[in-house]
Amino acid sequence: MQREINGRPVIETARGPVLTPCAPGSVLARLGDKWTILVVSMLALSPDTPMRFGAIRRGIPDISQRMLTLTLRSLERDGLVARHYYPEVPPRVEYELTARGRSMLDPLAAFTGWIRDTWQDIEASRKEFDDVERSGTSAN
Amino acid sequence: MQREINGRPVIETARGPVLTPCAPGSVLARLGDKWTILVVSMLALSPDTPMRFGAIRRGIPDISQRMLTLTLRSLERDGLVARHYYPEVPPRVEYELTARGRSMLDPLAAFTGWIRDTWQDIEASRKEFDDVERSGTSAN
DNA sequence: ATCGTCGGTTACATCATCATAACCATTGAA
DNA sequence: TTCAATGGTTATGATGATGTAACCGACGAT
Repeated sequence: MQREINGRPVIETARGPVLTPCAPGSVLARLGDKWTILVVSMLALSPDTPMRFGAIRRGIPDISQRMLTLTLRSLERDGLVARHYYPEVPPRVEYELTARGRSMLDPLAAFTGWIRDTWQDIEASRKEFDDVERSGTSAN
Repeated sequence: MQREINGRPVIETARGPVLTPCAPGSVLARLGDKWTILVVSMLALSPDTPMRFGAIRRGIPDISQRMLTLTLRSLERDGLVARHYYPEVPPRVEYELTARGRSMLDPLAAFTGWIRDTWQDIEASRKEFDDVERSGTSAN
């Protein structure tokens, strides 16, 4: 039976364990970009009813139309978001989380919950680290 | 009482909910980069004993010395990894997860577990999406 | 005398991400 | 007739992330 960690098979060798660099990283990379979590969060606000493009846009201040389009397209590509186009005038486009997208919410919340709880400590560590770096550069 | 989702406060307005774009995204962005999860996974293999730079490096094929250094430095900056330097010759440097880093493992595993379970479906969706895009461009 | 080990740093090129802004088609309203 | 609303696309730059390669210093082994 093979050991596994974070979805990655571990190979035991004489010189130590070796991780198989495997695909799940590309999912984390997608969700780790600048806007994806915000967009998913907006859609998670109304898991049962679709949401119009403009409503999502208004819910995320500072996101540009282009980046929202790209982000939604990526999520759609991964099958996490469904797009419904109604060729009215003016056109109406609605988005909603798919079943797969909704299945992500709980595990995601487990992780973002940890981030929320730990965030202030991480911020403090960053500040301290940067301060030491700055003073250390001249003091060394 | 304020609604919250994925660690982000939600403001209710007449035109719909608005998400406060808040800092936790920067943690996800850090973990979502190309190497961080792999490095954390390596260190999680031996949560109790530190690991040498070279051992981590050998455990992650294809990571360059530079990127491993940068990734470990980032994790150290966030207080997730501790660095121990022994000025011997040749020098010895050991890394280990801090308590904070270890506290991340369970929530992270919840999420990467979902990725592992869903990965094949996501891959399939991507392929299908890209195929439709390619044929659709000419067929439209 | 030269090489290899270890854990880096530095310089440079390349590539992806993101921001900004202009443009598009359609229709109804001012 | 000009304008706004909707949901985009396209062009252009800037910034950031990553890859590649060379170099470092101390020492032990060859």
